[in-house]
Amino acid sequence: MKKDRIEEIAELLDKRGKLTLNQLDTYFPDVSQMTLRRDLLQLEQAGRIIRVRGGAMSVKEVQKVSSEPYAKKTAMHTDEKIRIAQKAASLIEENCSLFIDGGTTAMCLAKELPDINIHVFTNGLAVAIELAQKKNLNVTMLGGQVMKENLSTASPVAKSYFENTNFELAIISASAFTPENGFSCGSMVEADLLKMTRQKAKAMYMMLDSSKIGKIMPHTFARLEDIDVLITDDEFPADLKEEFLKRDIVVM
Amino acid sequence: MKKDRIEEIAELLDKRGKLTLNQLDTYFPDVSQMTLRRDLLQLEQAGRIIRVRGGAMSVKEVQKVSSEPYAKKTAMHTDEKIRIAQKAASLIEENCSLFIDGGTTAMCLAKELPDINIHVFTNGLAVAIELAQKKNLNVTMLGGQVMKENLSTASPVAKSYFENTNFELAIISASAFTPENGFSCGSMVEADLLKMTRQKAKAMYMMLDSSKIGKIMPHTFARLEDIDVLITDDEFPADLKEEFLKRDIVVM
DNA sequence: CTTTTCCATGTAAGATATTAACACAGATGT
DNA sequence: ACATCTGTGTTAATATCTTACATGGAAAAG
Repeated sequence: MKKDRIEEIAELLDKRGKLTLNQLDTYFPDVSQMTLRRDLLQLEQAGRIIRVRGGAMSVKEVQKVSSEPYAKKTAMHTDEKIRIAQKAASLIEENCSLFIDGGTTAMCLAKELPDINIHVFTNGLAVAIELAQKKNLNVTMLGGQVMKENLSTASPVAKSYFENTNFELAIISASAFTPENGFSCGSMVEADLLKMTRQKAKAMYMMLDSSKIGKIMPHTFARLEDIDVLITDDEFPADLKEEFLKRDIVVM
Repeated sequence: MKKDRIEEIAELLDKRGKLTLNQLDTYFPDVSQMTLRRDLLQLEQAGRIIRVRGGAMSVKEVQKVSSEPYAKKTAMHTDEKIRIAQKAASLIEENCSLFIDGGTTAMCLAKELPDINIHVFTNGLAVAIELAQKKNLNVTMLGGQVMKENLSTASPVAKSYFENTNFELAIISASAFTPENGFSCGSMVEADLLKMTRQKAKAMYMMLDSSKIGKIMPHTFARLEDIDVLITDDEFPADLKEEFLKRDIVVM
């Protein structure tokens, strides 16, 4: 039957990542290449695979491809970010309600989050889309003017949102940190939003990869003592770590 | 220089999603196809693009496609949608302020919109991201709970947004239409939002591809006489067209 | 200042993959 | 039993891709 075969092809491709027509042909010796081609065409139109010269590849495979070698050029320090995100994700429990910002570290976190029953608020467009893939997870997007650099929203209006929303936990990342200037970012409205987040949330976890240390951005939104947990990588300077521990902030 | 060209190709692909070699050739008339091929090969090895028969596509584009439930809709009736979107885009003038919904037709419109100084409000995540690519255009995302089926937001809270915002024009699309039941969609909160949009906007343009005609969805958000312009395709039934014209609605 | 080497590029032939066009058989509905 | 449709196969025509080799100019070596 046609449907079954198409389904089987899709599964094969998901497993193998990529297949040539000849490989497919050996899997399905009882139909012609032309038929397989037509099947692939259908799968492509359904958005499930990408046809490439010689065969096809699964969309999932493409996503893998995109995350690894590409990462190094576009977004730097991705490996650290992923590890930080994994640590952060491990802290999240079912049935909680949390805020995640819209930065790239937050995006990594979104990918690492388990598909369990939690409610997530975010101001990141890409983060929201990523989270929308998860069936058990509930996402609320904060509205506002879209900042093109980082695909996040922020606007004074966004504040009105917070009036009726509650979350226990805010997990955010900063663009820059120094002990003197605290955690800072480049946009005032964003800083505003994050400050408000701090007030709303019972606890605040900060994701900070060590490349951000020593940098200063125009708008500080939290000081060292405002956070409850600092999630960072192994390069994090020991003396700085002391500063956090002194204030009873968990560093991991 | 080679590097620059490769970079340029990558950017082009990110914007256009997909390009054939011939298209690339017209963009870079001073190098041979073979060179462009080699460039694409390099980009592929860097994981930034996927080479497909005839050309290449950006990894980002693929990731969009992979938003699966969304992808299925995206794939359907695309040609009509693009043509409708082009018509709609041609109606938009500089310095105006408009609302676009989050549906797939709206997504096509987002792609067709010229990069001029306009302000767009939307409740579609993908639409917002698409529009954020344009430098001169201003985007505001409406917040709310994210509906996973169509990557749009809608929630009673969203209404509060509208209190301080103004736009002249709303260009929206319906999931279903019959003369008796008007324009309808599947979600109550979404219908609510669109009704409110109607009140806020001076004019409402409706994009409706003919495949939607005769279908009924649970929640009507506008009746035939509520709209000012109907943008549709060539398959639109003549008798129905009469109904609109009778009410002084422009049909195009 | 020359010579060498290397790299980006161009050309064209040959290999490969894809589409298009037509044909056929079995299923489905009238 | 007839028409129709859908899935399939076959082949030729077309389009695309790769390979191999040639060229020219810039950087490196002499």
